[in-house]
Amino acid sequence: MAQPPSSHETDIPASSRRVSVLLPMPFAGAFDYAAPAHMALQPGDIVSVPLGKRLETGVVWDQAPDLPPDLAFATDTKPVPASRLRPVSARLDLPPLNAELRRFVNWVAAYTLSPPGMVLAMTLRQPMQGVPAPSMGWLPAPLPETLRLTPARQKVLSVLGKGPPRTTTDLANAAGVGAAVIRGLADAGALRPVRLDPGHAFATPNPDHCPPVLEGAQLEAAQALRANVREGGFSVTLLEGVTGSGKTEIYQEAVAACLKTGRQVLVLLPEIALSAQWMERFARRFGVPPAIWHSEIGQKARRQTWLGTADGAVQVVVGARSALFLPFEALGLIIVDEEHEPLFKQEEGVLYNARDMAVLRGRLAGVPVILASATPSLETLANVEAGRYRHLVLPTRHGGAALPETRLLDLRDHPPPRGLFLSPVLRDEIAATLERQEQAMLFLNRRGYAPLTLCRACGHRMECPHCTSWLVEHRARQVLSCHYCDTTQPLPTSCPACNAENSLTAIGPGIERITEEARELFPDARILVMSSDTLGGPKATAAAIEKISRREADLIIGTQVVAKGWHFPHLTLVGVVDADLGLGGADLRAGERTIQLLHQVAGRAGRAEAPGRVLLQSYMPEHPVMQALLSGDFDSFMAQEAAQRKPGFWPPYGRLAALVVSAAEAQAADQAAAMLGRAAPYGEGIQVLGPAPAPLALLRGRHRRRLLLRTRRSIAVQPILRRWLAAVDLGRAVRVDVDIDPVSFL
DNA sequence: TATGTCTTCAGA
DNA sequence: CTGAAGACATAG
Repeated sequence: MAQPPSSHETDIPASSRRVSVLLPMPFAGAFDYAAPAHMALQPGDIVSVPLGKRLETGVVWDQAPDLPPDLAFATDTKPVPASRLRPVSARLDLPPLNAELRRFVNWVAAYTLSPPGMVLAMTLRQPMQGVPAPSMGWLPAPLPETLRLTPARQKVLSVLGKGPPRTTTDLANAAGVGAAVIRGLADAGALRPVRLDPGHAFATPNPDHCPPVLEGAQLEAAQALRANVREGGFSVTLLEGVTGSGKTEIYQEAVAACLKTGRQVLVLLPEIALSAQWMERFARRFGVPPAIWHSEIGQKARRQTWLGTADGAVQVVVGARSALFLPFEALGLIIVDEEHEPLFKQEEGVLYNARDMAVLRGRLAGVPVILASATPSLETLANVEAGRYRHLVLPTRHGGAALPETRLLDLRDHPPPRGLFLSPVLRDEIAATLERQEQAMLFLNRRGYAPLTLCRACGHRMECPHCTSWLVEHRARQVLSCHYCDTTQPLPTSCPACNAENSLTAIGPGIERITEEARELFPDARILVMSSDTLGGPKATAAAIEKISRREADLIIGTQVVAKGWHFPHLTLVGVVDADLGLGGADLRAGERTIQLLHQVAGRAGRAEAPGRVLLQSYMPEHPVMQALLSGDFDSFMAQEAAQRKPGFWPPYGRLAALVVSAAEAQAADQAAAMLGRAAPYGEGIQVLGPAPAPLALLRGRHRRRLLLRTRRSIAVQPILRRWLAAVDLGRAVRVDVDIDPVSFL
C-alpha cells in the first residue's frame, strides 16, 4: 500500500501492479486488474479488460476517487486478492479521460446515487458503440533500394505525392492501376500504412466574423460576460431577458470571448433536434455551424465529435443533456439556454438535471457558467437571491417591438358552443386576424383527438391495461394509444364492457379535435398542424417552420413544439385553448411551469413589424398564474411562489428526493414500500412523506409506490438515503428508483 | 450488462 | 428423464 513516492514503476514487481478499472456497468465501484509489466497505465487511460469470458472497455480509475465532503461514503469492500486479478488486455488508442472529467463522473454518481459505471457509460458508450474498425490508408515511405520502379508503381507514388493518406481503392482508382500494384508496393515497403481516422476537419468558428451592434443594457451585459470569460474561474450568471431581448446575441459574445482564449465552449439546449434556427444564428455570427451533439446523430459524427472535443479540434459544441459528458480537453465556458426547461431533467437511467450538473462541471473545471432564460426557475432565482449567482437582466425588447398584449378570456362568461372548445370571442379574433392577412396560432398542449373515451351507455372509460392512464384517441390513425407506454389498439366500434354499439364518446379536446373545429370555422384558411405526431423529425419541423416564415400558412395549430423559441415574423395572434391545463395535478411546480410555458408560447406573437396579442381561455381567470400572465409581472408571481415554499422547506429552500418502489405484483410493491416506511430516517429537519401510491400507480405493467424525503437545505439527502436503503433488504422482485431533486412527480 | 448456473415444471 | 424458461448470482 505505502509505496515510497520515489519508487519508479519499473521497480514494482509486475505481480503487485494493481490498477482500478471503472467499467460502464452498474457495479458499485471500479474493479481491480493487474497491469502487465510492459504496459504503462495512467488514470484516465481507456483499456480493454477481460470480464468473465468477454472483453469490455473501461477506464483506468483513480485508486481513491475524491468526492465532495458531504457526499463521500466509505466503500467497505475488501480488496480482491492479487491471485485473482486478471491482466489488462490492452490500452486502447483513444485519448485518455482527464482528471476533471473523472472527478465529474465521480461527483455526479455520488450526487445522483447512481453506480459510477453508469455515469461513465454516458461519456464512454458514445464513442464505443459499434465502432467499425478504423480504415487504413497509405503514405509514401522511403524507397527501398531493391524496389523495381515500374511505370504503374511510379504513377501511384506520384499521385500520392505529399498529399494526405489514401485508401487502397481510392489510390488505385486515382492512379488508374489495379489494387494489386498498391499491395505490391506495400509489400516491398514503399508504402507506410496509417490509420485513416475520420479526420473530419471541424470548421473553426471565427469570433470576429459578424459581431452584433450592441448598446445600452445589452452592451453592458455582453461586456460583463466577456470580462467573466476572460478572467476565467468558476462563476454562475443568470442572463434573464424576454423573447427578443437579444439573449442569444449577448451570450454569443461570451462564446466569442472564450474562443479568443483558445478554450472550448459547451452550449446546452433543451431540445437540440428542433433548433435549426439556433444553428443558423450561430453560423451567421461565427461564419460556420457549431458541432452538434444529441442522441440522434449518427455513429460517425458521434465518434468524430467525441474525439474532436477530446483533442481540441472541436471548439464549440451545442448539444442536449448528454453533451455534458463529452471529454473536453480545455473547457472554458458552459451555457445553459432555457435553463428553466424541465427537459433538462433526465428521467431514465441516471436521473440527473443537466442544468445543475452543468453548474457542477463548471465548478470542477473552474470555468464560468451562464444560465439563460426569459422565465428563470425558482431554483436559479433563489441562488441569485442568496448571492451565489450573478444576475444580468435585459429589460427591453430588441428592435423596439412591444411585448404582446395579453387578455384573459373567462370561459364561464364566453362559453364555446356545446361540444366545441373555441369561445366565440377567440373565434372572432382569429377571423379578424386572418382577414388582415396576418397569421394566428392556437396552442393546446395535448396530442391526439381526445384525452378520454367514454361509453355513454355504461360509463366505461377506455384505460391502458398497463398504466394508470386513459387511452388517447388518435382519430387520424384510428387508434387509441397510451402516452406512457407503447400500447396502441384499434378504435373499437362497440363498448368493450357492455357491448353497446356506437356508444363511445370522445371527451375533451386534443389538438386533432381543435383542428377539426378550426377547419369548420375557417374553411378558407391554410391550416398547419404542428405536433410530434405530425412532424416526424427535425427535418419535417424545419420544413414547417420554413412554411410559416414564407407565409404559406394562415393558422398554426400546435402543441409544445410551437413554444420552442421559433421566430415567426408574421404571427400576431396566439390563442391558448386551455390555459388551465397543467394546473390540475399535485405538482410542486405546476404554477411555475404553466407560467413558463404560456409565456414562451405568448412570446411567439408579434415581432418587429406588428404588435402581437395573446388570448388565454381559462375557467379560473382569478388564479395567480393567470393574473401574472395578464400583468406580465412574473417577479411578484415568483416571489409569491417562493414565499409559499419557504416555510415548509420545499425546494429550493429545502432538499427533496423521491423513492419509487415498483414491482410486478401490487402486493410486493406495497410490502416493500411499507418496509421502507418503517425504516424511514428521522431527525431534526428530516421528514419522510408516504409511502403512497404514485400518481401513475401502474406504469408499463409495474405497480408503483412512492416515498418523499425532504430535508433542510443544510442537510444532504444522499448519506441519509444510503443508510436508509442499506438498512432494508427488499429482494430481487422489487426495484427502488431514487430521484434526487425530482422534477416530475408521476 | 452479459453470462453461467441453479430451479422448476410441463411433457414424454 | 429432458429441455425450456425463469430466477439469481457473479464478474476483479
